[in-house]
Amino acid sequence: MSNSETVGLPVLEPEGAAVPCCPPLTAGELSVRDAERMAAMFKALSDPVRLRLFSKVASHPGGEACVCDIQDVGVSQPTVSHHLKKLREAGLLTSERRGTWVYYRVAPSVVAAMSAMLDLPATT
Amino acid sequence: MSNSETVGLPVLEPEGAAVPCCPPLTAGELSVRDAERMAAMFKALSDPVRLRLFSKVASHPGGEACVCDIQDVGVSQPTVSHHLKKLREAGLLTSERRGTWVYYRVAPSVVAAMSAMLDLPATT
DNA sequence: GCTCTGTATCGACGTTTGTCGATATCCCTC
DNA sequence: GAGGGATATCGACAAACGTCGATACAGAGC
Repeated sequence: MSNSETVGLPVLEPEGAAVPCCPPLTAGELSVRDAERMAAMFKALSDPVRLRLFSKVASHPGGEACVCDIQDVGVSQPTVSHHLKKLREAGLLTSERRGTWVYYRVAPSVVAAMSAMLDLPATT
Repeated sequence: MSNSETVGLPVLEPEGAAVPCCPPLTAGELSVRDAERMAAMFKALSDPVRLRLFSKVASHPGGEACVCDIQDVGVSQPTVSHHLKKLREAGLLTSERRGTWVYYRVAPSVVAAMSAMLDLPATT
């Protein structure tokens, strides 16, 4: 394979593309397609290790973190890499290699997208 | 078993107790415990069928819905029941039997708890 | 009482997930 | 270009998950 399986979306967006989701959760019955998209986002955050990795990136000074800064979450290095890949594929993180290191940051508009799901006026 | 496995919390709360979560996702590194709690909530919403069931309940007039009103999501009746149980155990829905029917509603403060995770001023 | 309808539980199944060790790839430095 | 550190991929395995049909339980009405 290669890259390109962002939430199973059509192969339009490279990888860490802005999250395309979704109507508010409480606004009405979700369509099957929207439910699948939202479920994919939630699934990406449904693992404790991924949640900690995400929060480490999100709270890191400068808005980005090297893998080496965040990989102390109690699992092996391949597992950390695996989880970061899942977060990337879900469109929640983006990655960029700079020299020896790879830096991750929260994908733009992710929090806004999630708050929209929860039917809150995005206060940003 | 019986009931009582709300997110794996101590057996304090009956079942649909208010969600005890959690610090904002972007505020700092999550503790292991908080990550587990949040992950359990997200996991409950990480299935398309559960998401549709949840949104059907959330958007139903009167704030509650009979199982019979929402069970048309393309899976068998036992599966619907199974998913509703998961949502109950996660503290996202509460249920009440009235005569022949069982009514589900969104657990109080769930949306507020989730918005708190996303670090948004809960505008409710 | 019996029967019918609505909901929950049980047991089984195939699939997906999280994890690891081994190994490959990238790129810097010497 | 050889060596070495940082990430990613591969292959395997156990555990968890979503689904189903069969069945049990609960309440309403006869």
